[in-house]
Amino acid sequence: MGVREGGPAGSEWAVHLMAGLRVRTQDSVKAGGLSRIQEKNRTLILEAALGEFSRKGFSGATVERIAAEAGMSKSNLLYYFASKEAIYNATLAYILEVWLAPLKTLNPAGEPAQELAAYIRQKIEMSAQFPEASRLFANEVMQGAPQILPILQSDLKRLVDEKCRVIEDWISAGKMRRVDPVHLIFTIWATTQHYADFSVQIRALTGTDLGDEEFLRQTEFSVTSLILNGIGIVWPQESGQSR
Amino acid sequence: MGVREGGPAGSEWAVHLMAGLRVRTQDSVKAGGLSRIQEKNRTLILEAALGEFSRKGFSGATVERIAAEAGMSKSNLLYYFASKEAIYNATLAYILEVWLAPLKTLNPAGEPAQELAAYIRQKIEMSAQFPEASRLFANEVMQGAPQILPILQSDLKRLVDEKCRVIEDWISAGKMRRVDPVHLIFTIWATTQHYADFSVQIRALTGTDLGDEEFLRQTEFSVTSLILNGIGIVWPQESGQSR
DNA sequence: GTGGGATTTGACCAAATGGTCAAGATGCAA
DNA sequence: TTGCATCTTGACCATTTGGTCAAATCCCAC
Repeated sequence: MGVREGGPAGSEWAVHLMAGLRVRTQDSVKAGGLSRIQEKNRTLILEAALGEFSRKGFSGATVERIAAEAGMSKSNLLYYFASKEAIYNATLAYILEVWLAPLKTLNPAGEPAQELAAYIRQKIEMSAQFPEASRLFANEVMQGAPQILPILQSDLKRLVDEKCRVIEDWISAGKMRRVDPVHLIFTIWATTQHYADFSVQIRALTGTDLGDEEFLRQTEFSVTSLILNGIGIVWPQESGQSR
Repeated sequence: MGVREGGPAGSEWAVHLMAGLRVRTQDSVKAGGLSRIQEKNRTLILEAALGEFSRKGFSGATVERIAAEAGMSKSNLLYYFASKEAIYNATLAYILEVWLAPLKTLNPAGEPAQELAAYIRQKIEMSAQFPEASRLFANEVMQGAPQILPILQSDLKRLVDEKCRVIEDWISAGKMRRVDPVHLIFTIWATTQHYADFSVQIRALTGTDLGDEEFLRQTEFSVTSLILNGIGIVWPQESGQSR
């Protein structure tokens, strides 16, 4: 259950995409891949599962509903995945890499203003485009991360440690105010994901959410300027001169 | 289901504390309250339910476990609350007021630096002391707020609108940078609640969480300084002179 | 102490649901 | 076309779980 060791971050998560997959037929093993039908159904299932799990949580989701949304019988779904938990794990793996990817693009050689602004923008755009992924992830972690705790402790920790060092270097170089890097990262995660996870509340209070282009831009600007100003970077970039 | 109208904010939520309560005996009705035993058991149940619902979510929670944790039989629990949903609603009501209370203390007559710092501190302290309440609330909203949507749309919206006006007045008075008040509030909610809701992830990445006094202070400082600097308030308060 | 309402519980029920299985349908290579 | 592996499904099963009910016990005002 869960990958504890890993080579270059990311690559081992792909392994999860196969984990829990029941079908490994002669042909597919021979070819080292999945048949056309397998590929299609696997995607249909994961897509449906993402919706169901993110809407209802693991316990609230039913295999029956996932199967229905994927357009097949429950039995057939269970032909592809050994159990509900297997579907769940595969769904997590399905979204985890793309969900955590943006952080990897933080470029040590770049300027903190550009880099962090880009990171925040990416995160908000992800919240807008994949709110289900955000909610699934939030759900999993809130329940105590029963499935992905090992990944958080190994791969994610490694990644965060690395990026914290990048931020510290920026601080040492006098390019931004002295802040605790890990709290900065948490703040970025919290604010950006909040708009996806709590979209119902956002809608109740503002009348719209990130699905609206106008509100998306507005949120992007507000969050970015608040955080960048918070770490002592002039924002919006009025002139090229910062510090 | 759910109170749509309300007098002075807060008072009407108390009504929920009775909602779903099955027992309304002759004596208690006469006295307008609950008997000693009722009072005790009701509290035991709600306390147990808070733990169970926050840990497992609504669907994952079982009445049996709540009853066990409350030290009584399932039948007896169902003597006090008509259904699982009734327990859930009562639990939400049980925490909702205290959870949302801090925002009410934002004093229009005060200085934004003091007022917002105090608000952020309160919210973080709440996350530290009542992480279960935070998670229960987060869970409910993430599932689409099936139970409390009306409250969000009426009472909470009224409160947020009012406080947004306060912040706008501060901006007009030149006491803080021009920011969208509602996004500022969302940012404060997101960051502070994140430490409770994602504590498992926090622990995986930092080794501690808000349960640790040292980390609590550190978080308080980081979040407060980031946000206050973000809205153009000098922080930490080096001299009495701001602006 | 006693009578009647309040409290408590075990036995029980029905629905929901994850999962199995054998049989049939389909796709495809020779 | 044919044979075999893949794919698909309905019938079925066991367990979990929310909720009911009648009976037993407790509590307390009189």
